[in-house]
Amino acid sequence: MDNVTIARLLDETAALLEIDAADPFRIRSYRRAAEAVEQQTQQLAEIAQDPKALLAIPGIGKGMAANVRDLVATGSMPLRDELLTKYRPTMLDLLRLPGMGPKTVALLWSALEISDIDALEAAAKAGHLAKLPRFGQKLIDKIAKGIEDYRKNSGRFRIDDADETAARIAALILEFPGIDTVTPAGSLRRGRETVGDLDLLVTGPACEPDIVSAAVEHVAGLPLISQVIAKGQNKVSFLMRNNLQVDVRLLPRATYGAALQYFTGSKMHNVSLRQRAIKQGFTLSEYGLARLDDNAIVAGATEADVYAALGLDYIAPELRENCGEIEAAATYTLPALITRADIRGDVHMHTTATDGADTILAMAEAALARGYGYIAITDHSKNLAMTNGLDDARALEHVRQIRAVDQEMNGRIRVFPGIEVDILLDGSLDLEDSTLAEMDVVVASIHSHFGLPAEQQTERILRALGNPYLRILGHPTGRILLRREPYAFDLDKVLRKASALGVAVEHNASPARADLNDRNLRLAKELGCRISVNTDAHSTDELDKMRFGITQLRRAWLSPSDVLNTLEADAFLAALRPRP
DNA sequence: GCCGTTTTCGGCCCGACTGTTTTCAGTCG
Repeated sequence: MDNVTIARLLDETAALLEIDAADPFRIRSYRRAAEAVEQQTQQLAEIAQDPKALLAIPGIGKGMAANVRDLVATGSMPLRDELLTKYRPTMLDLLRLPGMGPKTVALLWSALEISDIDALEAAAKAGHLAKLPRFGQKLIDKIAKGIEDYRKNSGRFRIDDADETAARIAALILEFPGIDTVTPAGSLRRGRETVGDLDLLVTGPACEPDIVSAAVEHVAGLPLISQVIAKGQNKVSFLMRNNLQVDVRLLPRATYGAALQYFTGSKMHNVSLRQRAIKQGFTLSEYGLARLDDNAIVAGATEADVYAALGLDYIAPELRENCGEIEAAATYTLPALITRADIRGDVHMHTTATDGADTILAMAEAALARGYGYIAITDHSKNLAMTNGLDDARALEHVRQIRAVDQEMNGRIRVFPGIEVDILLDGSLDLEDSTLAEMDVVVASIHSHFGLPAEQQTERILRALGNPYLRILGHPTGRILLRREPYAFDLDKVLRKASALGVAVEHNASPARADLNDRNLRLAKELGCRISVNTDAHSTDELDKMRFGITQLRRAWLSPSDVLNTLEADAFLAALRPRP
């Protein structure tokens, strides 16, 4: 049983406990344990026998360690089995409907034996719901709408899509006079790969409490709104036509920092922070950090003020997942995180020679404009026929053209010849060694042969890693965004061998193609892998996706020294060569 | 169920909005 499954079962148990009206703190401990398990780089199934190893994980104590051992050994655990005799796992679907909480789900079950969405819909249509206490027509309508939306779109939104939507909404909000700042908060600001909804914080002179209502009306009347869900004194929640929910809060400047801190989350980070505040004699809310004895606000204008007043270094939003960042900030041991400015080159991109939209020269100019010192052009090889992949002859001609552009740039930016090769079933690369020898950067892609059994897939990749010309392994970590099924291969084995051979692993910066999550990136670092972050750009615009890749590296606590392409051109090329 | 520079027991974060209510429970973030 892998960590993701263990985490899911613990989380499911938490939800069932909630429906069972159990002690809220006990429920929280299950949720906290689930999150901790999901973040572990080590597979719990492998260390479950070692009692100390499990207890070393924050949030896992004696009871939870026993639960984990049971899950690994039997696939379930006593408490979960007991709850499943009283309730159904499909109730978790009900909890995802807006306005549906544990109390309502419990009521539906005890009164009408409703345990899934189909039954709920049928009961609503048959008029059974109206007989229940607290069920007015409005609530019943809300449930019907919720079911409809759930069926239409129950997924999360990719960070780049959410980012673009946020920018569009922000521009419209900023048209209102007296509004000067719109900041995305929530999981978008923390850089999660996907976001469930959008949190936008707004401030400016028009957001002072006595006059804010006019600005609230402006937001509630934005043209791209499909439906307003809630509207309060300083808050508007609405749905976009694509069903993305947006929460906008309009807040006075004096407490904007506290609000930003609060609404950036994560929830567990905030809980820990507020516990710390109480221990130090403060109470922390979205309105500021206040002294417990006289309610005087001591910090709130900026986030840095709030953290400083609690004796903490400033914590970057990407780190706020309650994974040790507060402890590190308290001891001044947070890492110096990598920034966009640290990246000196992007060495994975395509041109019109295969499936790219722009020429070699256009890509070089665009990279130069973004401040890079070097790029590598890595078009596809022949096995990816649908991309017009290059055979040996065309690949060699392409190298000549790339070198010509390199000359033309006259040292303003270096342009390295490269190729993105395909790995064949027997683990060989699909071009001749003599062709590969002409390339400075050889990226091997592992994204084909989806259907191969995991063991064979792993074997195929491990063999490819032995190719002396291979420089970078692309798509290395076994997870594709928004795809239910992960690639089937042994990630740990692949990373271990890549590390031993000195083959770099690539973190694909483009959210559309990205496959490394922060847990996997941490594992790569722990195993001593060299890591390269590249956009896999298919047009000049896509070079800007680099910032999303950087965000993911920051979430994994990576510093500039952990990443290869923070090096300047010559040093980068030298470092790319496999270890002797 | 977890956790401990006030601890092995007794704590465990905070406020707003909604809908159905005559003072509040439930949900949400």
